[in-house]
Amino acid sequence: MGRKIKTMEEFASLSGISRPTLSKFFNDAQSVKKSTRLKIEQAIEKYDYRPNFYAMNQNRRKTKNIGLVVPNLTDPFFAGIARKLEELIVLSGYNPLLLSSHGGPEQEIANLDSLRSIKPAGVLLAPLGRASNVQKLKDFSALVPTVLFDANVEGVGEAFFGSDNHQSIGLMVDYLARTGEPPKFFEMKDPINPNAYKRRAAYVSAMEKLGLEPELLQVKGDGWNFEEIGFASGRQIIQDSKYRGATILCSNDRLAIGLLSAAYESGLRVGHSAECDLRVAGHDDHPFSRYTCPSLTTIAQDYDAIGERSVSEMLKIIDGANGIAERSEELFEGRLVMRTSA
Amino acid sequence: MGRKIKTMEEFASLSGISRPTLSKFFNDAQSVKKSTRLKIEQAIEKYDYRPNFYAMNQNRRKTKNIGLVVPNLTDPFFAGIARKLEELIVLSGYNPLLLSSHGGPEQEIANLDSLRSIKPAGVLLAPLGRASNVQKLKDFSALVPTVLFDANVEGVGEAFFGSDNHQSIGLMVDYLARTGEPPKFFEMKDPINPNAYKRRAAYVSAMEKLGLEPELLQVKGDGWNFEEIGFASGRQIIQDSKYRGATILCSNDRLAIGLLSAAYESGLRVGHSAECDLRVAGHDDHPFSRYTCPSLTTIAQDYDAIGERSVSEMLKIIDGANGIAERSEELFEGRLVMRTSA
DNA sequence: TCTATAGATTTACACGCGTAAAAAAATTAT
DNA sequence: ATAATTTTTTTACGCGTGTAAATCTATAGA
Repeated sequence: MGRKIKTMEEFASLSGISRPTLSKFFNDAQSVKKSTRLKIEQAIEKYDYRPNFYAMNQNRRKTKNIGLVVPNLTDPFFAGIARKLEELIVLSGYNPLLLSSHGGPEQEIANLDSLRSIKPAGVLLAPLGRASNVQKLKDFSALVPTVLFDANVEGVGEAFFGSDNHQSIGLMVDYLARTGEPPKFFEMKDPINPNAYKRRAAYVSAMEKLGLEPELLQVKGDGWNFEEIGFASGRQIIQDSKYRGATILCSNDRLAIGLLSAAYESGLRVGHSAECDLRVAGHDDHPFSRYTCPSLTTIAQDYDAIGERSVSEMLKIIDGANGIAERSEELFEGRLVMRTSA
Repeated sequence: MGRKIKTMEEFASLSGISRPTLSKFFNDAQSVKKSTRLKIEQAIEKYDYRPNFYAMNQNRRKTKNIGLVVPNLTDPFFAGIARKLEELIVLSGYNPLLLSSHGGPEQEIANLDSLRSIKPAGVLLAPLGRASNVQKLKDFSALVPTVLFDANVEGVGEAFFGSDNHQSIGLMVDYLARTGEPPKFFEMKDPINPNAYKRRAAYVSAMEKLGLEPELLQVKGDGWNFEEIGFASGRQIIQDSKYRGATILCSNDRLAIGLLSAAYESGLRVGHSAECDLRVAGHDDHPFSRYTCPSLTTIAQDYDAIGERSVSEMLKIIDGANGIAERSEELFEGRLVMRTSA
């Protein structure tokens, strides 16, 4: 149809709709009468016009952008959650902006910084945890509506949604204790993730509740290369014959994947059947835990629920009368996934 | 200090630098004299000013944004490549915008569409391949400088950089044939990825070159859930006793991961030592291939090189006099990673 | 039919920065 | 020191849209 339309003015005269009405429409299609909405949509189709992104956002009170920051996209767990959240954001008529902190607190701050210049309507943040620069997170969340997910940081953001580690670890400990040797807890000595501390505490309390002696296998290791840590430390632990016949509950699946690899290498048989030398369980239902050898018994986090709740809370805050409601928190239950490793 | 600076005008009067000079600086810090650059940087530090992103990009000839589209962020291989590319883009003073197509051609087009409205200086695209809407890719690349990586689509983009499947598969076939039973090739019947076709052809030609009979194990399966496909099909294949003692080269590591899982389940011993029932090799050096049971012998793609070349070519095109140079292509050699599975 | 009202139009200005051109100042070369 | 060159300043306009206020128009309820 002739040449390309560049401005809304032009589009207005061609479509027979006034520019302010068009502006309203592009801001929120539902805010105009149905008949005009249809007329506009037809015209858009016909002339293939779309407003200039930059001019559009320059003077908007709130943009339609929502930031999405995860600690590490290389971790399939976060890649999965991010995908889910992106989908929900798009469905709500917003524009997701995905950023990964690559495991580093500087990158996390840099991400928030670059988001700030984009003036997002809100930000969904899964913080690094221990490594995070808490003060800067607070400063940020004071400026833009922020909802935390996966990992909590006290005093940051208007809401937090995550997994109920107490429930899920309790469930797993219970299952393991009922079906064989009670579990020892395999974890990093100084975890970066706040969930790890909760899981440790949950393990101890679950064991005590059952009248059993908790035993922590705390291994050294820095960074995000959990599989390697699980592998290297697991190798050492496994050599100790006192762990023959033991049950090992890992703080997360990635550690378990490393541990399973070490066990395989040592020729140990892992599984829940009688002739096995070891039982291993994990937590998170990592996409690959189905294909480990043997397949990994674990806890599936309900991240559909976490995602949906996070996004809906975000929208509520954005639309909201900015009534300084108190910080809301909700934890979702995990589900036991019984496979063959325990 | 005082209150927050909002406009460049204000920042100009406070810093004692004229606004056009500031504008130049923010566009390219190297374009102003060193002494003024330092003065500006100090003032930025002091007043914590940063230009309005939207106003800034509205009238710029070229923005500083570079789009980065990968087929599937859930695949750790692409997550890794994306991370590398992001890093290189930032280092070059540009702003990466990461989008995943989630395995779907509609999403791929939607991604390019939303990138178009951001008027990026260029786009680095790893296309879905067979599933891609080629015409729309062409239309897009006619409007925006586009560099393809990982997978090639003829006639799209100004350059392509990827792996030399011919070399890498040849290398692997050679290795496997020298060290035991020559390999059969395990792959999907109708792969989505163009590399898969090249690998198939490379396998056949490598076998023939050695005077050996190629044998293709083509299994059904759609989508991106390669592990599941490898697992389910692998299970069937393995039951057939004629594959006892065989060597199986998988078209990619994710298929191999599934196959290894199936082999484990069936009690088959996989590995290169004499007492094993099966040898399995992969391709890509997936982050987890180190922790499979047994660890996976595979080919490591040189994606540092692919990434660097892609970004540097992109920059050349962006800066370039737009001289309609011919489409450049370069393939990088893979490296044999010997582990225990073959 | 009249009126109340939601929705559309007209008019006009604002936003914050890019950029061009000419003049002035600072630096470098001769 | 002077001339040539580079860099900065001054001045001024444009970009495409948001938004406000007043006015007009369509729709619905009585």
